[in-house]
Amino acid sequence: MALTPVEAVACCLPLNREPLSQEAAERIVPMLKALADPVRLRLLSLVASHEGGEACVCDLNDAFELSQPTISHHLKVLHGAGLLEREKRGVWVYYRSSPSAMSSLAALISDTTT
Amino acid sequence: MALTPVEAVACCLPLNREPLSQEAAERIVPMLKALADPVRLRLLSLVASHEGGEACVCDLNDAFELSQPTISHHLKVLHGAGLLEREKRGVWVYYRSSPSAMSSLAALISDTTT
DNA sequence: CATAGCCATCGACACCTGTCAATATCGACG
DNA sequence: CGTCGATATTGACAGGTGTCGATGGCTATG
Repeated sequence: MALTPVEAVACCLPLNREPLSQEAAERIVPMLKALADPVRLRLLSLVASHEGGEACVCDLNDAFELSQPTISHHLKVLHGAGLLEREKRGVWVYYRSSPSAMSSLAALISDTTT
Repeated sequence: MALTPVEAVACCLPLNREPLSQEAAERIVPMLKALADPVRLRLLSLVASHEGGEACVCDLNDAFELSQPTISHHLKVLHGAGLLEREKRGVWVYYRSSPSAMSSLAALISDTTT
């Protein structure tokens, strides 16, 4: 136990290789839930496509017509799922995308029959 | 408009190439929402890993300790998201996985910086 | 036509989730 | 130390979602 979501995904075979166990599914789902919201998907894309793969919260707030607590909440969900890393520098907080998390997820979903 | 979820995903650049627009995000999210449930993730894995990439509903019902309407509901969600195709053969209904949908999603998520 | 079996739909309920306003925390700077 | 600005947390609320029992539609078979 105490596996991070990313670790839970990284050790799984692709979906079409063998039936996923209930335990594995429940460990993986938090990452997919984190992605399954339009605001969070855009936040992740904003950070991942930003210069250096990181972005300041202040910039992210300005990109949406949503309250600051709402953006903070979504960033927390993405961070909790292991999709974003967090670093505080002075007064500002920077979020950085996690390529390993993304590629693990992609490997889980990707087709392996070809 | 009237794009299927799969078409909406297939024409998108990877998340880390450029910020996702709100419209694109909202079109993609239904597929991710469909995946973001442990029962549906296992259902998809069961079908995708099954011989021939298809499985009968009767087999899927037996794999879970859930009511038949609940499984039917989850299959409908996966079908609506374009992740499963549906075919009725006589009394039985078969669901088949959609490799193109899966690989489109994987391409969206996968890292392209390496 | 009657029955039986497979699957879908409906209606109801408890629970989860996205959002906001208000407030707290924390670091920088006079 | 007091203030200000950047983020996070809390509490509350509306709407969404997973589950079930009951029921309906369809198809094969007597």
